Amino acid sequence: MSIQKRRERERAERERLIVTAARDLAESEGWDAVTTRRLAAEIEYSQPVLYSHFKGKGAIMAAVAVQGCADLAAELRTARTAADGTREALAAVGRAYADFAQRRPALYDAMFTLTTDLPFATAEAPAPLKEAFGEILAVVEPVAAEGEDTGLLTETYWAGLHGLVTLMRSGRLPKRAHEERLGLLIGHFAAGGG
Amino acid sequence: MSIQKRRERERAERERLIVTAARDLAESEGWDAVTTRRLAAEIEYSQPVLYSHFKGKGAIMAAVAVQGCADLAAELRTARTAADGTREALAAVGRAYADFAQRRPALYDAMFTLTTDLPFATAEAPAPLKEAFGEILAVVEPVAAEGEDTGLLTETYWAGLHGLVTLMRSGRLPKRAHEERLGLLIGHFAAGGG
DNA sequence: CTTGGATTTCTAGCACTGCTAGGAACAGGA
DNA sequence: TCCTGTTCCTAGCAGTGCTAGAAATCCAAG
Repeated sequence: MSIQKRRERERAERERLIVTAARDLAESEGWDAVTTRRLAAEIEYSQPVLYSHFKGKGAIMAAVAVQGCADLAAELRTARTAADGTREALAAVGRAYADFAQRRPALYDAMFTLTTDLPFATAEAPAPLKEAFGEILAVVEPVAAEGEDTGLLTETYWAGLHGLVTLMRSGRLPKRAHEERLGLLIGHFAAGGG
Repeated sequence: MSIQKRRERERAERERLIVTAARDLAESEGWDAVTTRRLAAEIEYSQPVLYSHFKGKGAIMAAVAVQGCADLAAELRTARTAADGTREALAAVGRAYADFAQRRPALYDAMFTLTTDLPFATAEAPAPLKEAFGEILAVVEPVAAEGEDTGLLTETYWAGLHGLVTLMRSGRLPKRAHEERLGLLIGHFAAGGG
């Protein structure tokens, strides 16, 4: 059944096309511009085709988010391995994270701000997501104080980074002192808490 | 012209009614349920009346957010003044903040997550907003290390709290270890960063 | 080469959103 | 009682996510 295979291949290809189009459109014009009609026009098919691939718009965004996690994980890994010293690694990953959020805001939103039905803090979380978290964990672990739960500490550090970038991007924190705030966060986590 | 005054009074009353209805509806059914039609029905007027008071739905949400800031400021103040010791105050305010976010998620979203045209980090920010920030500042200042910018440190602490509550509420962080994470954040900020 | 049946894809439409133009109802002053 | 200016509502626009049912397409059998 070679025909069947070709069809499946074409379907998979089209599915990738949808996700890519959604990502590109979101990154260039924001998620508000990503409507099902617009997306359909972009891939040169009609709207209902989208629903034969995904349950709905949310599912498409989730697919974009998973892709984004893979990108983020790669960037964090690069930053981590390039740094020498535990404290430097913590700082490098933190800065890389914030940099990613600023450079690709739409992608970041899909991953971490917009509501999604993606399983996050469970075992069935997508692999790229776990990888990204693992990268942060890898730099937090060495700076953890005696008796601290490294997983929880990583989550807390992540939350700090997330708070900084989201509040800044929404205009709730002034952009100018971003570096200083980032430095403060990193400093306070590198120092260890009593 | 007493008639004029009565009319202004009635208008102001109706405006309060709109904001209250929006807040109540959002808190009981979420912001998605707050549509202009629903809101109009709630106050027993037609849709266009809303637009004679506010520029649009966003402006109504902004009004709700300002009210929310006042509420938050009051709760933070209570927590701060009830605590004795600098470190206890820092912890109490942090917990009160997180508690507020969990107890009144819709209000919190209007204030700190949904996009708004409210001026935040500028001089013309609404007074309740500055008050709420001031409450956090008041507990961060005493624990700041030598040479640390207390304003920036407050912003960073706030970001940490914000990150924790938003990631948890969106299901990205498991709910169960919330207290521990909060404790870690507080601990790392109370300790001072090197 | 033609036909039949299954699959894929599209057209058209639903119920909803925020928002607004233009006419109706109402008020107070003469 | 009429007139004028304000207030308010009805009706509608352009857009959203999503879907039912018709149309077009494709492959295999005759």
